Amino acid sequence: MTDPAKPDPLSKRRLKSWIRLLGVTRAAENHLREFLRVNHDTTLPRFDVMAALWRRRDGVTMSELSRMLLVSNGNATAVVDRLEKDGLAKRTQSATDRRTVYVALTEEGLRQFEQLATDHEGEVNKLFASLTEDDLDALTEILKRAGQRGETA
Amino acid sequence: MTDPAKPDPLSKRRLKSWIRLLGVTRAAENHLREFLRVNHDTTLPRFDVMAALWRRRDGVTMSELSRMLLVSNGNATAVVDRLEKDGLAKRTQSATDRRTVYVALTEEGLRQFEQLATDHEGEVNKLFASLTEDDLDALTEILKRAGQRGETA
DNA sequence: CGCCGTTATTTCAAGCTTGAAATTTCTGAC
DNA sequence: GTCAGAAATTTCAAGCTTGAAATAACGGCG
Repeated sequence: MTDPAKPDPLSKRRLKSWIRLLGVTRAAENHLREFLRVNHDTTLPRFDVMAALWRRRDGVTMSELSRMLLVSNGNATAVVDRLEKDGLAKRTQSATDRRTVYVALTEEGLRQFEQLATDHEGEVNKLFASLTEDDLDALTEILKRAGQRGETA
Repeated sequence: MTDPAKPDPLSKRRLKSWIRLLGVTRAAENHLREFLRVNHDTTLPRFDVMAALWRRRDGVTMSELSRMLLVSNGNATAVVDRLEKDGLAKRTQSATDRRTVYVALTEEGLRQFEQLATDHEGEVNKLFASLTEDDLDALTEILKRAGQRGETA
């Protein structure tokens, strides 16, 4: 435990860095949202879910999905509902545990995501074009450290 | 313009860094949301709006507010509506331009935010306790560069 | 003055998100 | 085997968020 009577001199700077981090992230998200809407008529949450389903093509449970995306169970349910209604994702009951459900992209979902992903990567690349290889190294290092303890309470 | 035929070798790494950035930000937001809910019975968007109103105590228009927070006008209207209903914020019509509205914290809003802010800063400080002064310098530098061009389309 | 394009805000529908409660199923202790 | 507790998912209400359309007011140009 740190001494509560001794205020951390870095506290204000950490706050400022956090605000800046939030600003950059929000700006990038807004840009990507607009990009997905205009060029692919889809949304960020749908893209995120599809990306997770793509990464785990062999099947994911709803719980794993929400853990991967850091969103609530109810949220995952809602987005998957909409994807399923549009024929892009499909639920399958587990054979061994009747509580769990596996979600996966359909053929069409797969096809659509693969087109999306390339464009999305290109846009991210443009967005962060000003970051050099050294920047990326340093950023990764710092973010790894930042994410280590604290958030994952 | 970069040659579209020559794929950027850093593209994949930028994407990975972006995903990590998003992960750290989301985790921190989730943690702070929980913190505000449990300890202060409020939400992140309300806190963000109150913080903006605090920073600009002399008055902000709705447009400035949404620009500061990087959210839509409709969003700002909705959150301010709720704060106003709870007596924490107040709208005032401009005397010179009947279209514009100034928003400000009420006495109670001010008081409440000042209590919130200290705790919030402490929590952020804990959350990013693993970042040293050098880390903060480097991070700020990189984020400044990243935010420079691209997002602010 | 009167019109036109712009600006500030609100309204609205649809989708997103949370957190808590409800439902169903599983598991382990007995 | 039974039952209490844990786990996976869904449901639901309330709040958040967007983007587009509506409303109202400004400002300049003729």
